[in-house]
Amino acid sequence: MRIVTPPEFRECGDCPIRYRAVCSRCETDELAALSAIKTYKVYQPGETIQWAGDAMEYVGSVVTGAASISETLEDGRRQMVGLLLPSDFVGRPGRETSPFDVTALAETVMCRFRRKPFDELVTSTPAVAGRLLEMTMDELEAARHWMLVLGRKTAREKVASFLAVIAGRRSFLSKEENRRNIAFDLPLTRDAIGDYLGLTIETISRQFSALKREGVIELQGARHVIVPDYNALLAVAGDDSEAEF
Amino acid sequence: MRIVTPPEFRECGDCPIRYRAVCSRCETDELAALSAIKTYKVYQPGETIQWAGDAMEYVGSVVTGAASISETLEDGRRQMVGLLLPSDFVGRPGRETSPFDVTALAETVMCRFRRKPFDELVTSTPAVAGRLLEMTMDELEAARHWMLVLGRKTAREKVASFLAVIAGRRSFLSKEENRRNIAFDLPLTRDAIGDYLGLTIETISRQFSALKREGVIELQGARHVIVPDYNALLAVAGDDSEAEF
DNA sequence: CGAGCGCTTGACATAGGTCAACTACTGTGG
DNA sequence: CCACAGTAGTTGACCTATGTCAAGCGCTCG
Repeated sequence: MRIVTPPEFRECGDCPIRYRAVCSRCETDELAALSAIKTYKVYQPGETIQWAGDAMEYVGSVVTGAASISETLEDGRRQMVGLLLPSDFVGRPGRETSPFDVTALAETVMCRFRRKPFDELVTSTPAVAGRLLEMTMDELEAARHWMLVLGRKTAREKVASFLAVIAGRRSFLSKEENRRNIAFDLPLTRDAIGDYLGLTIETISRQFSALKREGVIELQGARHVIVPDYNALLAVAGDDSEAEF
Repeated sequence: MRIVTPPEFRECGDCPIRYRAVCSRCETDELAALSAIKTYKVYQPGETIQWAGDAMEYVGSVVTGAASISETLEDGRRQMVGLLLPSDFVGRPGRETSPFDVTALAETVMCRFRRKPFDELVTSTPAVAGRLLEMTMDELEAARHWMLVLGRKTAREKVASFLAVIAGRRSFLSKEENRRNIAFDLPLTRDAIGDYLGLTIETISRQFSALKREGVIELQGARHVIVPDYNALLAVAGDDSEAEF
């Protein structure tokens, strides 16, 4: 049994995602309006944040942790259609229900807004609406990029692409020296990675082993990864090296 | 050599997409502002509307025809990441370049706005910004749905899903009687369908033949399709029948 | 009539899925 | 402190869906 982490940031001023989330363009008074309808909630790994089809009481931002957006076929085949990391927004204003399941992958803190008052804020506050449009367009672009991965890449390229995404969210990669020896813990099980990439856990496992054997990655246990050379990883992923930034 | 169709709709009042496009919420004066920066252009099948990486001079709406948004790997593997049909919006306000190629699939009429003045209109006109946010969210949802198709469906299910999307854009399917004998011409070659579904033309062809053999579809030539029973098609696609509407 | 393109069909190859056994942790109770 | 049960991951042997390669069909255009 894990201990629930109490959120240490009641105040937006201390918030780790203050300058990347929906609220990033808000001034003091707009922030106050948002604060008035916000609450924090902690989710445990595996816990459902939102069921597809259920009424959506809240929208909000991932503050820490990781969550998945996914869709499942009747026979159980599942595809992750979005990976939510800190500052990402969950939920669609102006909609009663979500078409996708949202699930915590790791222990995750959400900054939640009650949906109805938030809807009104979106229409009345250009700072929120504008940022939301920008974030939605970013996500659409990321989703489309991911469609290339799902539709056309080999298992090997898929796994390398996945590792590149995770490594990329940790490091400022614009500087060449930051592209060496990137180390991180995977926030996903092999199962979740399989759902993300449209592959089975066995294939994931084999590709990890192959990449390790070839020195593209180093593994310490199943979850801790070191990428000695980010550019080499991108090459394996089949990406046009600089396309992402 | 085909004859260039002259656009018969200089006036927004006659426009076939007046109530679905970015301008759908605009009043007379806002419409006038849009009209001031709009021009029409006709693209021939195969013609490029926007190259990935090139400066984006225009954004705009598909009025008639069909176009693809796609991304290509260095070795030529291509994935269509968006299918643009009448009323769909092309381009991202606030961005200098597009990360994707946009190509006409059939003869296509675009209603184009010069990008910079359009950018300003987006920030100053809530009717445009709001509609754009809604359309972007719809596209994000569609892109995510498509990720399930690409990542987890079989070739058979993919082809059926594709046909369901095309058939669905023609017919108002909320009425049961409209779900019988839907007939249409495919606006895509087998090659383009392959790029859309992440499959080869041979696999597409085999699946078309199989669906025909089983009576799920009828074919007259390679392009004209009749769907005798839309619900049966959805069943083959593996879709939770009513999920889409 | 012939060339060319879009499409179909067949024979065969292979990437990745399936099934099954095994390893390595992690936490629990005696 | 050990035994063990349960969960996550790895590896191997084999199978199958889809890709590859090749031949041929049937339009349309010249």
